Amino acid sequence: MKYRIVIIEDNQQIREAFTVLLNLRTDFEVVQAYDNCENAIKNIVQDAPHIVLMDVDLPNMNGIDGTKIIKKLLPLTNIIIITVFENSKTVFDALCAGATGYLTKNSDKDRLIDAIDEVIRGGSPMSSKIARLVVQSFQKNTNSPLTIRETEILSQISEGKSYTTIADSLFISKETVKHHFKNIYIKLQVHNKADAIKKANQDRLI
Amino acid sequence: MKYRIVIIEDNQQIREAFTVLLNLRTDFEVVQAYDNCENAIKNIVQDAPHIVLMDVDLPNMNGIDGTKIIKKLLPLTNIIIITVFENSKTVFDALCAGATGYLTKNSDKDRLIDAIDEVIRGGSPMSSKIARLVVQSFQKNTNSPLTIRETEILSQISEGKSYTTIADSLFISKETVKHHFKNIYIKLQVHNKADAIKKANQDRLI
DNA sequence: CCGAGTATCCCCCAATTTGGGTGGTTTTTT
DNA sequence: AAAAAACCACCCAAATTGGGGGATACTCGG
Repeated sequence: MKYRIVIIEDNQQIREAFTVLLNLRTDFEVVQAYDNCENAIKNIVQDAPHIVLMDVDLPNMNGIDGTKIIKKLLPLTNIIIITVFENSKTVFDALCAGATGYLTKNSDKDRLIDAIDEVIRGGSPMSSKIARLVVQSFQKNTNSPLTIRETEILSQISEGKSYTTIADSLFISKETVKHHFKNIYIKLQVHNKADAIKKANQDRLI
Repeated sequence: MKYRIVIIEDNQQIREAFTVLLNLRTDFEVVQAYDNCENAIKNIVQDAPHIVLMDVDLPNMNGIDGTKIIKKLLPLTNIIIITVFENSKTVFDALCAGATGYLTKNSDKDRLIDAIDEVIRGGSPMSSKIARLVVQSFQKNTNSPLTIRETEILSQISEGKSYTTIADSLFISKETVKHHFKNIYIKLQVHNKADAIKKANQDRLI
């Protein structure tokens, strides 16, 4: 059985190098290589790839938007982003768009092959820095100015709950919740829910 | 220069096997190996490790809570979780607690060495399945019942904003925002903000 | 043992928000 | 041309929010 691979990359040399490299593997088959998303999207359902290698910086439609559309057309296809961009916005946009892996272009040829094998094994290949970025996005500030209770309450307000609902869930009075909010607002130097949640997210308090 | 490593693992055989294995590397030094978190925490500041290998299933305090405390004491120390648990709750709890990497115990010996090297290079080593779990946590439902506008508005309410604030940010009337909410509530079959946000998170709509 | 910090609860009040109903128009997409 | 999406308006009652007071009790470290 051959894994069907589609490449979307506007640099002709890279495109051809990838094609040659991947076709060396008897279990890989590069079914198409496109230099833009628009053409790829027209034919991708016909191509029926298991895996797509996607550049981000493409003429007209970029690889992030392309990823969204392809995932909509072929939800089971795994898309690996291959790009020079290492900034967190691009990374998280790509993952939110549905990318399974994210490699930076400086990686050597073996890394590309490894990444595809990794995807086939059910993994999500990422460059070192990308993996760290992703993991760090889960981590909270170790030096929060808020108490445990205040953090708990702030966390619940961020779920859209009202004072009353929070009070019920914590088995305390609504007045107590209000009181905690007064303190939260003072500590975070804000005057309403929205700003408190914004600041809490910025400072990774919740 | 030697990287100082602390091991926290209650199984004596594994603990000793790790110690021997890591000490084979001239640039690694296992400074201590503990069988529980409590003792580790007492001495960890003295040990001043660059890297901690942490089990999850420990007597008394578990490895997740141990990770939180150690990260509080030594924010720069990188903690690699090594466990049999692959369920998503444990994984995300560990990452939120401040773990830098997450390996499953079936991995072979080379994988452990690789993981430490990966951490030193600034990466976040993860087993295949774990990486996929983590990446999937960013991905949205490709088949949302909501329109773009409705999704945008729901997303803003989840940031704690009021109808008025949302209206201003989108340059539309407050009445229009209300109208969209009516449709959102019908589509999601809920009757208030909190339930809408809950359902949106469950179904990965935002 | 004292004081700071935390957590709990209560009252007052005014402005805002919310969710439900009704009814539309205009623009975009198919 | 029909359907879907986005837009706007008015009514209303209940709930929520944020600000101000003030009170009691527990815990932890110096």
